[in-house]
Amino acid sequence: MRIATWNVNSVLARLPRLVEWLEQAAPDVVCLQETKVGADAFPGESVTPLGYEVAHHGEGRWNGVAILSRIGLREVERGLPGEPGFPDEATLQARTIAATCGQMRVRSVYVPNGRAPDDPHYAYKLRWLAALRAAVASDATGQVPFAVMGDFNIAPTDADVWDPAAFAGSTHVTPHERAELEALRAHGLADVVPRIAKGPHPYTYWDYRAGSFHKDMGMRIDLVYANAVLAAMVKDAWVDREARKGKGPSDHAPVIVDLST
DNA sequence: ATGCCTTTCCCAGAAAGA
Repeated sequence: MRIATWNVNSVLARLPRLVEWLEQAAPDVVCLQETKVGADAFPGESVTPLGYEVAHHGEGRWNGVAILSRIGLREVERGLPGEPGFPDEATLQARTIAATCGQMRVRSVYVPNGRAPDDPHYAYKLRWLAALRAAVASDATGQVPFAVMGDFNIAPTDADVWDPAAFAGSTHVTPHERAELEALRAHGLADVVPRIAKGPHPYTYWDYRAGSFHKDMGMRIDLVYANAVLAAMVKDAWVDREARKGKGPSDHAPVIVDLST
């Protein structure tokens, strides 16, 4: 069994690369983020020939999350109970979707960026993470294999950014954000850290500019958080850096996890 | 990097991303 997560930075712009990657990596379940298409505009006809069913939660220009599965897809849940909105409480953004695929429960998340620690978007990010934590609490301690995975927009430790000094005073590394991740782990979720393929750290994101990927100026912000049952099934985990190379890549690389059974 | 790319809106340049 192979599961994966990938922030594609527009499913339409990435469609040829996505199809090629699905054919080569052949994951059974994939969580996607930043589809950037409306609720009914996911190009499902491009992935159904590969055997995937699609559940999408989209809003149009920004955000958008999806789950692709070729082992069944049911009990789809969009959003979070008590989910905060932005810029006002009534404006909910498409940032999470959950589904049962085969014997496991999976949740795809695109955590708000935060923009800057003094920006209202940062407070929204923290409130959104609190709502996520409440939503996954029972799955985290349950006996059904469960993983919440996606773009968390938080680097768990200083080792997860290429230069901690460059992020002083920025989002993604603040104690409050990291405390939210720690709280998720305290609920019974384990950080499935990918093995290192190149350089000292398993980064998953590199800025498009300034040759960041070539210089391995990256961050590990795409995470797989697994409950105990699923964590015990993990055989291997790695970052598919090949998907970040070549023409027209996303700025994120997929994280792939192989499970026993 | 106070945005040096990229994508979306849609045809010009703003907004957003991390």
